[in-house]
Amino acid sequence: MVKRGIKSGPRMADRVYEDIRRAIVQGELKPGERITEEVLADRFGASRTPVRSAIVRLASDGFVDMTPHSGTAVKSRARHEIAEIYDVRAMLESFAARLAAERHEEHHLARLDGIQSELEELSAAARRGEREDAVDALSSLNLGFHQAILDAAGNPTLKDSANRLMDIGFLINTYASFDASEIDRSVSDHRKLLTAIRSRDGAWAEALMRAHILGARNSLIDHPPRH
Amino acid sequence: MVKRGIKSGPRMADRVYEDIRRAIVQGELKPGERITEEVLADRFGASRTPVRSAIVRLASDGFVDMTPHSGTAVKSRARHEIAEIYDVRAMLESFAARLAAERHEEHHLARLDGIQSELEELSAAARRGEREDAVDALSSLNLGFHQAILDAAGNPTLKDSANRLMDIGFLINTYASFDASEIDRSVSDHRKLLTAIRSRDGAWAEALMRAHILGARNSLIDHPPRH
DNA sequence: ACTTGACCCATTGGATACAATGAGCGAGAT
DNA sequence: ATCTCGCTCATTGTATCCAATGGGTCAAGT
Repeated sequence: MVKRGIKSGPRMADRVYEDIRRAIVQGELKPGERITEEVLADRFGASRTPVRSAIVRLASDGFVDMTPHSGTAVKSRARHEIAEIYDVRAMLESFAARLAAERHEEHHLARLDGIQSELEELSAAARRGEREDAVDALSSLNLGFHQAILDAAGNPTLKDSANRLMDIGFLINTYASFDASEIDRSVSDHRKLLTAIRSRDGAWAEALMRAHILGARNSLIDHPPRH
Repeated sequence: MVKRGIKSGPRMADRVYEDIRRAIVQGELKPGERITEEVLADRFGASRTPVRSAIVRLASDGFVDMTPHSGTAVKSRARHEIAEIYDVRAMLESFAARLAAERHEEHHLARLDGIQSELEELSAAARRGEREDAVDALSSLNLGFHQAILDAAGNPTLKDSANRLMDIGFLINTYASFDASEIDRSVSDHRKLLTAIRSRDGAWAEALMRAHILGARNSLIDHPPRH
């Protein structure tokens, strides 16, 4: 082989994993699309070995389906599967919200406040002018908010389980939150949630988070993204 | 290469994955123990390639820690991490119990009944004579019972998330349920749970399952297994 | 025309050779 | 004696070669 990609610092397999993952999440690789190891290897300037390693991990994470000698395809999910994922997320994250309310430290709150104010500003800006750039940023801030709550809950296993599901549903989320009213609802949900957590009201936080996620779930079912 | 293991049917990587997994779960490979690819390759009569593939999956599943150029080690978990895992399991499976109660079909109930009667017989037998053989069987039946409830809940994502955690905690479970009073408690919990599910009382089933798992969690914390 | 079977090829699965890296060890200096 | 620097070596990371498999195609028979 001639040359590896750009830099040789991190492991090639990791870079390939991240890249494929991102490609899937961003919709560059569509559900059902077949991916062959050789093509990916060429695309990333690597050999098949690290690509293989990456694919194995992606399969374990539920992003692709690997069938023995036939090939690998981006996993496609039926509507009801998406709904199921949201149901489980609702359980996990509402639990996290309760724990966060009950156990959070001051710095967790500070981080949540920071993210929330960015979220407020950005959504206000998005409602007016440059919405195009804002969607990605909002999506990422939204993710950050949920992460922060999971951190505040102080249960790494819980965070891990929830993240697995969040990652899988991320693509959907991105498109769904394109809707302006959805953005407003989400930001306002977060605001209430933050209040509940700040006042250490576990039950309230739990209920709000459940409603927040199930709300997203239902609006997603009513207005499915293009597929 | 000389010869591959015994049979050539399933993929070598899969067999290696299962074998290592089993070795870890059964305590043959102890937490913290380092495993090198070459040693495993020799042990299974395979080359490093499938072993590597298996290890990547095991790492993704949380059974081992893979550090870049330093090696792979069986993941060791602190006591509080085990407790965290049980907390999350309690959430997921109590949710599953509720869904199972509300939505189960007849055949789910039949399966549960079947497992439960086996469980009753075996625990009675264990209380008397041949306990040695019974422990593994009880453990496996117990697993089957929880699986059956997850199936009855009808949410594959939920089943998946719960399974991930159950697998990780399986080793602990095996040793913990060695205690006779634990076995009795567990069987009696199951009996009540089954009643709740049969009567389609979701809230009751949820509460029972939560108590069941948190009970196991607490007795595990009080009587930690050898490590 | 439809079914069936054999063959070919694309693609993955596994083995081995080679490169890179991080850890441990020992020699030398202070 | 201790600390540091560099070297060696065990082990992983990557590349490439060969084997195996399964699907698709094309042709022949009914």
